[in-house]
Amino acid sequence: MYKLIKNEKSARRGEFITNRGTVQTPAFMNVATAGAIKGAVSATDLKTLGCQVMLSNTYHLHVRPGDEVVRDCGGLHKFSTWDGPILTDSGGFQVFSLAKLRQITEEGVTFNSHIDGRKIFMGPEESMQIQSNLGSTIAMAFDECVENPAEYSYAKESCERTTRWLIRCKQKMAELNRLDTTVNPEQMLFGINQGCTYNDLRIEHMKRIAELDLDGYAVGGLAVGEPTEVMYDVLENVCPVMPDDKIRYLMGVGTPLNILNAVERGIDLFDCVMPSRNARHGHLFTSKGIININNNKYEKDMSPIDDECGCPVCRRYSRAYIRHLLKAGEMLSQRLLVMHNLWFYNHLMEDIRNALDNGNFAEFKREKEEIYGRRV
RNA sequence: GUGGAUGUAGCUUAGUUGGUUAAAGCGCCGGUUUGUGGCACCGGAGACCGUGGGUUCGAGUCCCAUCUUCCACC
Repeated sequence: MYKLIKNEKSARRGEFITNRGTVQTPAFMNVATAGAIKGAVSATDLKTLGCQVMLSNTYHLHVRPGDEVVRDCGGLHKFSTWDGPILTDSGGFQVFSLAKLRQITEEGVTFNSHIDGRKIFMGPEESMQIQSNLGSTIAMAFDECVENPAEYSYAKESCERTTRWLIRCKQKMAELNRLDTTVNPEQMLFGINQGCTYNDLRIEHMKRIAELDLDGYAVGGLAVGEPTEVMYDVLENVCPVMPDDKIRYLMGVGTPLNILNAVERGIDLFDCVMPSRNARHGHLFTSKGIININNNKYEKDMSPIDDECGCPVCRRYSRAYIRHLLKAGEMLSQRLLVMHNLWFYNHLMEDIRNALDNGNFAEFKREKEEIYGRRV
């Protein structure tokens, strides 16, 4: 259930209540694709880093270790030891990212597994069954994420199929939640808006899926090749037709700047691999801008990554040492780098919430926008 | 001392019967990364081919000398 606490123009400060606790929004979900944050960051670390929601992936956990294994181990919460809310992505994005290894029909999608090449069929019912076995707090609808730019005719066709799939998802989820063998019988379902960069398709699709009265709504298929300005334009068109009393999730986005702009337009929830993936490659977010710890200029720099950061890494380790660990291929570098970036993102969201609480989000955004995009 | 190997980018090497701006891996430098097929990907700098002569239209490649390192034998 979503509760709007306060708004500043289109930007929303709210709470999202789940059977695993209340999420203060706007919030950023930390991506743990295979049930763990890449970079040796544990579930207990996530609490320290200010993470509210963990995100895992249906496709990846189905391939390995298998969703039935997770179910038999008591569900993903017990399995991973993360006791806060978990959102599972449906495998829809893999329709996009594994494009070379797939075939789409009305029934669903056939992939070749990226692990061993074997054929895997996934449709709406399969995705719901898997997510039910995982027992996540929130399941995502099985959709097709289309690459931009796309032909109007294909975008429309794909969008309509995603609607038909969503109806099947809703029905299957209701059935599964009624079974007494279900790990989480209160599992929620979010619908996903598609329509590529065509605002008429986006708006029509959003209105249509809003009628289904789901637990939340996501905007998908953005940040997949279109210019940033186009993404903002789509959000400006779609947010006004999203239900006010439901949480709004922008999938896979993004940079700190993207997040500020999306919050301004009315988005409540985000996820992105950027803080973790970039961290593993030495690309760090700081209160002064972006740094690349690989750069030679940090060789003897004994200051922390960010001297204004309160994260456990910045309180103890120097840039010089972390750079050395990264260059030397030490595992500890991955852990320290990822922890810093996740802290940065989670605390950026906290700062955004505070700004909304204080009614000075616009000012906050203007100030941070200048800083967060630049390289230092 | 004698005989035999060796010498090409910071490192390890490839360079065909002599033929245009000498190649690669690693390292170094810089960049990319948006519902994670990602310890990944893209780009860049860097070599008077041990040194000095010679043969040739042309030499990293052939010849001579010299030095380096290594091996074997006295």
